[in-house]
Amino acid sequence: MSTSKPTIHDVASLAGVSKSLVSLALSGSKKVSEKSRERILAASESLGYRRNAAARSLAVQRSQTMGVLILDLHNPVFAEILDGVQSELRDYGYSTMLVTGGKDPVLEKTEIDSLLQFQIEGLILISHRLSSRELTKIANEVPTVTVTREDIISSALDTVCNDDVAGARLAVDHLVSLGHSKIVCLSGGDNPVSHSRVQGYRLAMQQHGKETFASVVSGGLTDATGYQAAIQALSQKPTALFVANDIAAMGAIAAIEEAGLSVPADVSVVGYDGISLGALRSVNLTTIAQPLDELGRLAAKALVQRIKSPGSKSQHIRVSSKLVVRGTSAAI
Amino acid sequence: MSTSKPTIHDVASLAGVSKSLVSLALSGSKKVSEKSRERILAASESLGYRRNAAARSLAVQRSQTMGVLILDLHNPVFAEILDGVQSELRDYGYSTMLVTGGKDPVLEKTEIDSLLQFQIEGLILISHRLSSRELTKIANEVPTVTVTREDIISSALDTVCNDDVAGARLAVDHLVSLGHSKIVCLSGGDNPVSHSRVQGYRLAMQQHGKETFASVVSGGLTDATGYQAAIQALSQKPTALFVANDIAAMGAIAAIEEAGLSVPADVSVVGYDGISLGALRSVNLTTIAQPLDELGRLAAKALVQRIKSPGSKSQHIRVSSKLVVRGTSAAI
DNA sequence: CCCTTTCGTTGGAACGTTCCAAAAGTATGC
DNA sequence: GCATACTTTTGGAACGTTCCAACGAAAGGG
Repeated sequence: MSTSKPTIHDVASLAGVSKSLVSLALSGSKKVSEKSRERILAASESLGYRRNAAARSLAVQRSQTMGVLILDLHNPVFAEILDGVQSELRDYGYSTMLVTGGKDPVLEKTEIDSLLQFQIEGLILISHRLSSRELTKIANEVPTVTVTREDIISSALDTVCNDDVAGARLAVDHLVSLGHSKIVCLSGGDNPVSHSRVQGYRLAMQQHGKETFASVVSGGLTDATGYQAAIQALSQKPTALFVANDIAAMGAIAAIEEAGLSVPADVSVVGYDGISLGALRSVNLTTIAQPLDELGRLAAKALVQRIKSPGSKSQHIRVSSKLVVRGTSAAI
Repeated sequence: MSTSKPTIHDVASLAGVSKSLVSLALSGSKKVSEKSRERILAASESLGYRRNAAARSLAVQRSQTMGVLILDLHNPVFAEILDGVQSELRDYGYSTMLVTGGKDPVLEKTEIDSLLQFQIEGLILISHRLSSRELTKIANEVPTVTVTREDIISSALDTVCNDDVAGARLAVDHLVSLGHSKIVCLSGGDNPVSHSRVQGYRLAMQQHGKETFASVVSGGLTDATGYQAAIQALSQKPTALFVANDIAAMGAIAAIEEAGLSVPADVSVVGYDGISLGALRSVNLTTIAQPLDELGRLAAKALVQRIKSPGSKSQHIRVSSKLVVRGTSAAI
């Protein structure tokens, strides 16, 4: 760090060639003679030369970088989706710039703004808190894919989601097949994802001819809200709970155990999301697992494709989730 | 997106001024007349103009961006540290570029390389798998701070860590004060962090005159390794376990319960890290909590300071962790 | 031996910004 | 009314790269 960073000129003069030839050699062009290539590579190596991505992106008018906004790093669901996004984008030769909004819509906007200043070529929102207006505005400026939310649909926007209605149905099917009837649903509060899951629950209960037992207690997507909702639900003496997400399900389990009941002997619990946490031995949660990694990969793929052919109409991909039976559900 | 992005020239000609004045106005200089400023802002707004960060960073020779490498997004410890890093850096006016190595040293290197191409001004490694050689090389190229690891010390490098020896001592003190003597330690395997924690355990046992009871079972930092180690440890009939991290502690608890014992009635368990997961009602883990957010903030601060005065000698900050008593530890 | 082709190489322009020196405009003092 | 000072504005250079048109050299064909 004593002197300033070496540039392509430094490499050129050390190798005794022009900067243009260095540029050619470094990008692997075959028009460069073997002799020159070797000298250039050696010079570049010995100087510790690194391409300046800013200058490059200015010259080629492409940043080779995608922006990713993640709603909240603490919720493992999002982190697991991110993994899929990143590894797929890497394969396509894109770098990733990640920001968090920390659940704050205002911060979210300024962070996206900063991404746009970096001339990102595309944007992936792993959930978000933006209004429909803001989202459309952003999507008109840069190719955008939202993961996890399919409520805001715009022609400028691709979406990747799991089928929440079908997923909820799987949960109910499973519990019914174990002999349960008094299955109470703990909703995830007032948000589009939770609504679909509740709807799936109702539909399934109906199909099994158990609509008289159907009962929804309103909760939330956190440990604490799951706990509270479970306490309320227990007064109805259910034999099983279907909870809107895994984290809330963990809260619910705590409430059940504190009430002196045991899971799954007295009450079965099925969650939703399939976070890797649920696979831990001490949690061991039966759940409807979204293919989180795949969700991320699909989002990345959709984005890349959309960039390649900007005219194509927007995709709305829906993948199916599957039941993973673990230790919190059992026959009645 | 129909036409290409507006540049500063477009704004200038719409406002009827020179590009230089636009640049001045946009950076909030007070040498711009009120009239011009208004016209420029209006023009910029109506065109949806955004500064090109690449061009800017080329011109000012500063990227205003820091790079962050995170070992593994799935481990909540790192995500929580990251949060501190990001919010602190934001306050200093830096953007953050985040990459993951996915625990793979080779990938880690290429990802850091890509960060360096973006002319990041500093680098924060939230744990890593680099060799001492590689790390020093990188640190010589760009100001670097490592969080969580203090084993590799170089004059080019700042480090931010918690005091693992003292933390482990807190755990033992707590268990002893509850009347425990047969306290077995489940190590976190062969890594510097785990070594310090085991060492702290031994020291504390000695100080309490319980060295005859001291026993270390080698485990790891994952759920599965914690589970395995606990099974082994149980053959020694301990009344308490001190486990090298929270995740492994959760595995250990599962093993204890499967053995027909109950936590904390039969065996107390204390973990290490203080991940927010441990606060969930169904986990409710007694642990030695590192100030994760603060760790991140301190790393960011150290990095900024180091950039401001590049000559100053390297800092090695160590913060203390504290005991958080929850439901997995009880009197004998 | 000259004309064409091919290969390897080169200088200069361009990308969008900031910064500087200097120009233009406006106010102040005598 | 003119020199002086101060405020506002401007064109051009610079940042490090890529791309293009054009160049010289070597090779091949007649």
